[in-house]
Amino acid sequence: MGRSPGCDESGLLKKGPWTPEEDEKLLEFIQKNGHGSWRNLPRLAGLNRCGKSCRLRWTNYLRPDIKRGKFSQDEEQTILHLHSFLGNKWSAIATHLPGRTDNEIKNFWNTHLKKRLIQMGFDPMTHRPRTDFFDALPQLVALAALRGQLAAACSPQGTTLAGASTAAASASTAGDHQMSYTFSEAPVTVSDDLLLGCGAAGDYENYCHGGSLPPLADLSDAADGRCSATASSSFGGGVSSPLPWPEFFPDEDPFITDFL
DNA sequence: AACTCATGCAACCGCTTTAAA
DNA sequence: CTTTAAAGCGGTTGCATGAGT
Repeated sequence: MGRSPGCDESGLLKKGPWTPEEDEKLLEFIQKNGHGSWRNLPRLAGLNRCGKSCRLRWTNYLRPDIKRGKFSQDEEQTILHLHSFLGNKWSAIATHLPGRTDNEIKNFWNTHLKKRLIQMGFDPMTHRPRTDFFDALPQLVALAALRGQLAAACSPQGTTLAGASTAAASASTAGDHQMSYTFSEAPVTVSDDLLLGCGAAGDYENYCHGGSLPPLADLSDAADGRCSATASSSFGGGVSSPLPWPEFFPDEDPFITDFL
């Protein structure tokens, strides 16, 4: 496969931020004619830009269906959830968030979500607790604190630890080969097509059986007296455990037992 | 008020994928 | 089937802005 020629090998085309006049030209042209061939568009629209730049400007900024403003909590949960098995497939993730562009989601991930996962001691790529001790230390400390707080705050009758999530997560495989995940109020439907198309089908089983973390939430949420939170440490069906993510912190693990 | 640092976002770069010749 | 152009995608950069000192 040959690489496409550079966008501006002559060095004559304009780069950098778009002016309102350029936006107007591009918008007007596309509204009248559609974008057709991006390569020819700049010439036809009277823009001194390369087609690639025009396409990017249109898809990330000028498109009329773009949603602006802060990401809602539901959108945030959806991104986290989809990223846990799709990885950095921003365009695939974007298809589940109407009005959001892949670029916007990518930026949001890199500037907000990734940092929060790291701060909480999770590996942002696997969404699992980091395995090397020193990197995972913040999380272990947080878990230890959480355990103590919960022991103090929860009522005596059989408490099921809420894990680090306040969201209720449920997964079910239906006959139509679709998975439905529910976080807060936002149901997310992921079709087999998407999973297979992204090569994630192998991870699917792992995901459904607790191989991935529940959606991200502030650990402090779980300890503020809401012991009735419905999140379970296992996606498979609410198995009670004194520890969140028992697959990572088995009760019998001498190190963990000793640590706690 | 001036400066520095951190953050967020738009845009670019280069690689991969797709489709047409 | 091979080659090539075009489009798509993800990583990265650089600028604008705001917060802190």
